[in-house]
Amino acid sequence: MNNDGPDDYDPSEFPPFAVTVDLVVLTVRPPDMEILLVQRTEAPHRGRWALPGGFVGPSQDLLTAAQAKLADKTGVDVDRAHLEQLATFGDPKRDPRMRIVSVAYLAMVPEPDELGVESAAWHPTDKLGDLKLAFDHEKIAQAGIERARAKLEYSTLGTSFCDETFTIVELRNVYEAVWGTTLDPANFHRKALASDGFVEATGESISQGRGRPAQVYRAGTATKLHPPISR
Amino acid sequence: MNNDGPDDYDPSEFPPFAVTVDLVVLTVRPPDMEILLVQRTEAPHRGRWALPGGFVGPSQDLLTAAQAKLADKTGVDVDRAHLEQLATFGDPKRDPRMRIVSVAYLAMVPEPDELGVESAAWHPTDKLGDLKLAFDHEKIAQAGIERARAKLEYSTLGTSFCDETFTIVELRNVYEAVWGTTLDPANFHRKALASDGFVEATGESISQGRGRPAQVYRAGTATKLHPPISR
DNA sequence: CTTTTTGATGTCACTTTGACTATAAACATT
DNA sequence: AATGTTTATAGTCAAAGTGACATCAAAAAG
Repeated sequence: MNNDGPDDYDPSEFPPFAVTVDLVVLTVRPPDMEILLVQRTEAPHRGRWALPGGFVGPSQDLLTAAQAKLADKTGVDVDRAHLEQLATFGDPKRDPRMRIVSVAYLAMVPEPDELGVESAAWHPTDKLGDLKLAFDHEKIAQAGIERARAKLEYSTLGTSFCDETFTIVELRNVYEAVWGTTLDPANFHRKALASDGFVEATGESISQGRGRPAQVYRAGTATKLHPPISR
Repeated sequence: MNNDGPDDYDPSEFPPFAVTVDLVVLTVRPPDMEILLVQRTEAPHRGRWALPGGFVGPSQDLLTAAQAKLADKTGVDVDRAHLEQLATFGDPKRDPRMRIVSVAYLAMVPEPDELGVESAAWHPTDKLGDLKLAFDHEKIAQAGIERARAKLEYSTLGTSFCDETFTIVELRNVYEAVWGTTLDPANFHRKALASDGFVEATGESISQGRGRPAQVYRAGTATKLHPPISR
């Protein structure tokens, strides 16, 4: 029998769940990929680093809740940042206090000038294991990191780590930081320009100190990479 | 401030959420891809077709809940079927009775001999629009279908629609049904065998009526396709 | 025993890839 | 100012992959 909800509103009829959103906010500071963490001020896991997050309001949409948290913790413009649902974690034992189901979101943002909150800080993702994150947050973070890595291959989302305009070298630095590899500069250049709608020339060029100045691009309109850029 | 849960157990302190799992169960009956639906016996949306699903128990893991529902509705062996989390749907208005957050799972199964439940039936996915599914289930179903289509390109999951052993032609029928396209038999054959660990010869061959008998394969150990099979 | 049907292999021009070389355009050093 | 150094971008080429199509193989049907 299909039963998608109780037929009345008696709260005793359904198990007491709480629903939260947790955010995996990633940015790139070459040569590192970094994740936004906040230090817990209360028990349990007081003092430990954790993903930013919080309760979903009684009449609040999940995405809206995630957007609010993102705007809250980073100064990032929510319209420009990429924010997508990642996965939902609901192990009955994941929070010692009560049954909490957490809907995790993945955000990919350019490095903001400053953070909105005292207790928040960026941490290199390759040091995550040392931090002993609160709850099951390391598992969530790893899922986000894996998703980001996979998405760079087949989608144009690499550009969401960049500012509004960027050079091909900056874009390559994103790929190298996220994948933890080095890529052939010439071949990457060729592929980035060949993938239709990936980047769009502005006509400007910028000199970053020594060497030939680089052409400046902005994100194109495509969302998928044809052909993909392989690791 | 990070607050991943209330510090005591007073139910009035957090909003009353219910959590359900809903299943997008897909199979292939060439030339169609089909989805498992159940007919609602109660209000709201009484009589309408809906995704199989139900409440998550107070101390039940999400995946366990999904597996239980899958075993319940189809006779499919849960260990052999592919079951993965799809996405979570939490629009405050998605259920008229109360706030219900639904964690959707995607299952890809071989066509079972018979279904475990009276009210359940397979429906071709290309007719979904006509059915006017209950709640937001059409949106969930479409998300599952899209996920399945994308996964065939880069993963070996096409084989989870097949029985334990299958021919290359049967595997191609899966691709054609899911993508709604036709593929060059010769080129598909070449690619399926070339993708390392995709299929594994059994040494057997089987004659399906007229024509040359086909070699029989089983699923290989790889999970990702290198190179991918493009639409 | 020839025809038809379907599975499997082969061919070939074209494209994409990875490794590498060459050129362009800036700054740094004499 | 001439030369070297550095970094961005363009070009080269062999190897691998792709799509369209032809050919061969092994069964049933007539």
